[in-house]
Amino acid sequence: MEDDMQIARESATLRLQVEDKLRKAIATGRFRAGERLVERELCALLGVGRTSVREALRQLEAEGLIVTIPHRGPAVASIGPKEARQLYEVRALLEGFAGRGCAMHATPEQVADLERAVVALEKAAGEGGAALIEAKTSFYERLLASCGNDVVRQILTGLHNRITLLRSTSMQQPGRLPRSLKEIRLICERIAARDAEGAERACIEHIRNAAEVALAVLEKQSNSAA
Amino acid sequence: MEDDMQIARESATLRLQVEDKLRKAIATGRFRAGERLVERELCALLGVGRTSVREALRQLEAEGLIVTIPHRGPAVASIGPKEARQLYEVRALLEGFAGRGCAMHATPEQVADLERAVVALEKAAGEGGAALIEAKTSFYERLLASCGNDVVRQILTGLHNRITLLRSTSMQQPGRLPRSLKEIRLICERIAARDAEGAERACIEHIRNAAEVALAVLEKQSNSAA
DNA sequence: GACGACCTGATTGTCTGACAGAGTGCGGCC
DNA sequence: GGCCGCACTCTGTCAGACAATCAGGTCGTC
Repeated sequence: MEDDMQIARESATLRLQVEDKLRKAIATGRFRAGERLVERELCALLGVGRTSVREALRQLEAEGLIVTIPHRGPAVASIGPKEARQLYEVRALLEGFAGRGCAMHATPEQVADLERAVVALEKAAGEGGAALIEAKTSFYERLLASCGNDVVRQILTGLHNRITLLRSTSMQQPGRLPRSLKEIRLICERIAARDAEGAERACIEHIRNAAEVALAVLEKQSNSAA
Repeated sequence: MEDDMQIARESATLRLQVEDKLRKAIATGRFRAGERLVERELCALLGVGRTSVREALRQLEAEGLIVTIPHRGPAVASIGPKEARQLYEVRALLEGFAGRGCAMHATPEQVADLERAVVALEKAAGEGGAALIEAKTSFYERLLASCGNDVVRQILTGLHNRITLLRSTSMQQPGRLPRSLKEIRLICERIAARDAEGAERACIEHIRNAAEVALAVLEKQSNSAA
């Protein structure tokens, strides 16, 4: 479909780089949920002017990663149990759709790519940490790229970013990882088998299970905090 | 649940007002799809500085209403047949979910509100134009507010805005309005009857039908243009 | 006359400096 | 001890400036 002639276009604009840096800083927990982000500190930290920082913050705000209270400035968004439940609900719905779309529209090369990503993920599972996260991201990127619907891809990417906010609080539960991997493999299998129904169900089930674990932890935290 | 003590908080920040003005200008066709938006012109037009305009544009960009090409500036997004189909697909999925949620979670007052909105909509149908659009918007606002999931509400609001971009090209088809109204009434009915399945089906069916009409027009235009 | 190099104007991307106004927290007054 | 007011901190917004980049036209060469 798309020729691979696209040039890197690496450092597009400064603003985009700032966005990326901030997104990653939030994703990795460099900034904690609820923490305030003071413009000047960010300027100093990143070595750019207020213009770029402010515009990047607007973008992140639109993505739901930060919240801005007028005249008090932005802070990293924090997700309560209620919103988390809603996020997972929508995610299950859309990811089921994406899985179904993959099973129906993915090209053979895309399926092969997806399988490679799963293998890489299983390998990264032993190492944990950043490698695991990266492998998981890579898997989802391929899944979404192959589902045949860019709108879904865009929305789900945003949802993933927001759900990542939960990671700082509800870290991987001990027993969850092996089951999670098995579920992911099942998704990949059903897609490869061109089983749309099965792929959809597998995706939904995967998210349901993940949600269950995450929400349990979150609920407990929220109660103990209150 | 929420006390009705919230003050108007009308003119929050200048930036938000600019956002709103631009959004409306795009929705009403004041700016055509594909038209370039030059910063200084907007500044002059709105009587504000570049800061506010640029940050508002970032927001609209994140919402998908405009596209920005580096060093060439923003332009009103234009939707092709392919993207339109994707938008409608996702919309059907989410709106079905919202309808189901409404049937399950809406309070009796919310249902009554919804019914009032439908009546208003049916009345506005005769007048057409801005009144009709407003009534439709009002109906959807209530539907989404009652579905019990703010994430869905937020995403669907964005999708509606983007789909509005199509209105400038594919105006209401002549015969469509009466059927559309009937479908909407059915949605409301199923919700009032607490029939989750039925409400979901009605919503999906409604969007499917709307999509069919819109896509047909769009396809034709796209072909004749090529 | 066609093609490519160069120049020019228009616009964006970004920084700096400035200033009013909204919140926040502290110290004094009742 | 509680309330009021004041100083301080940030944000929101503007104006001006400048380099980088894009689009289009001009000119020179083959």
